[in-house]
Amino acid sequence: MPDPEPKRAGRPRGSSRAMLEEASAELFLEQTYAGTTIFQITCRAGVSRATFFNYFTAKSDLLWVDVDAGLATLPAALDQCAAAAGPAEAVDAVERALLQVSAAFGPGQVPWALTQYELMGTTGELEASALSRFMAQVTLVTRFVGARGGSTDQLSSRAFAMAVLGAAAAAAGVWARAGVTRGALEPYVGAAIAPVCMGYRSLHARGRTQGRIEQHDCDPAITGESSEERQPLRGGSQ
Amino acid sequence: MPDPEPKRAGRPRGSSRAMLEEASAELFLEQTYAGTTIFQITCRAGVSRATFFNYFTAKSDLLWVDVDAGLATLPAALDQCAAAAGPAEAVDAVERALLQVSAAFGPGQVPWALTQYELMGTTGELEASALSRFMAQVTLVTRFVGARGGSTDQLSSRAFAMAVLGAAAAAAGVWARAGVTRGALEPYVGAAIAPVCMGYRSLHARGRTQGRIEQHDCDPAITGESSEERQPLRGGSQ
DNA sequence: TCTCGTTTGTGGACCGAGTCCAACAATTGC
DNA sequence: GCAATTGTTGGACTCGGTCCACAAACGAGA
Repeated sequence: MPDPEPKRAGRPRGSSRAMLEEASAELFLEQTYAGTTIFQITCRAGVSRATFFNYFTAKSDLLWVDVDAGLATLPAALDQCAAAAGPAEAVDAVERALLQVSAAFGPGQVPWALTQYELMGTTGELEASALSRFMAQVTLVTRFVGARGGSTDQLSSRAFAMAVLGAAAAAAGVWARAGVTRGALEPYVGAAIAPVCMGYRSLHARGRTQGRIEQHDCDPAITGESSEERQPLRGGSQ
Repeated sequence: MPDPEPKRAGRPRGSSRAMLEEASAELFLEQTYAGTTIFQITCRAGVSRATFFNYFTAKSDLLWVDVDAGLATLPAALDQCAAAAGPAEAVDAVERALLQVSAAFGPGQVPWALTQYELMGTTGELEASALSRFMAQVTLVTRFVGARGGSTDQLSSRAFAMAVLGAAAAAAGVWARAGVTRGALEPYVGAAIAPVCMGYRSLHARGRTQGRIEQHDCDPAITGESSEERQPLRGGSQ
């Protein structure tokens, strides 16, 4: 039933991620993600409801299985560009890495998260799981670019990361909704991120003169956070 | 207690959003957002727990009160640029509108959502509420730009919207974490979105030649969605 | 004054995702 | 057979959120 494992003490697993994924895929087709409870998934897989959480952190993880696998290749794709030394080269590297990752998605591999999006309404689960994944990539790209900027310009690193990944995400959304004639994902991503990369490449190519001016404006903000100011300032109230 | 209202049939309200906001602000300061239950908030405001939902859709709405108020001004700010006729002018208009909206946030007005972010861990509530708000602005900007592109190029409209709003959001995050010397939000947003706007302005200035090539690549995708292909393709499984 | 229609509040039942844990089950190695 | 290890289970619980029967409060009209 589950994958054979090397012999070692302890009870063997009676289930697997793949089994739960398969059960959930059937149920999502039959009755959508939102119409499917964890109890139903585990019943179909023949395990208890509590066992689900031995395999997945949350129900919404089921929406992102292929995306997570794809995104897991992004660090390695960036590492192939480890030789990128300056900020403009880093922008190039990110562009190439994103294209490489998106090349793994053919027309028939639309992730559940994208197909279920409009069926789900505003349950919040998809949004929460989407943004946490998105921000993990933002952190990755921000670090990659920041490490090659030779500066403390966290603002532009982070802004670039969010902009380029946002554009890529927009491309994925348009691609998913495009229907049978959609083709591969990569051209969509390429078209979407090109202007962003051009903008930031150009920013860095203008180089030290204007870049320094911008940092001067923001420098008081970047020098560090003050813990006492971190306490809320009735920011949510009048 | 609550605001006086014009006479009309029906029971008067015994509470208000402002009362609940105030109660919640006190509790968030004392014990964080995550450490505060709706029951505690309503007890402090002197109403029943179920009444909370007569005033707020969700607990997380409390995190976004000022942001929602600020974002509510974005449509009007865009409308002031109604004369923007072409796509490059639309990019300018979006840039100006975002700067205008961000100008409303001084150094002492950091929204709860941004101050509570790192205290909250990965509960999902903040992410869900953040992304739903973000996507509402994406839709707004996409429509604004798309209506001035004179084209059906949904990909570049949407990619621009997500990129520029992503960059703006990154700026807000850096600003929030910057501490007492942060100053106003607007310069951060300005620095963050300038390269994005430049990239897309340049894309449109190159105009019909290259723009058409890109659309040709994506055209099969854009011509419309096929309902039958909208059904999931085991995208979340192997 | 009484009745009716309307609006708002309440308590409680319920749902589902997610957490936690004691008890039990299954396996290996000695 | 026993100890150690790992996995499963059922059930109790939390909390955000939904729903509803009933009650409270009001203005308008008879």
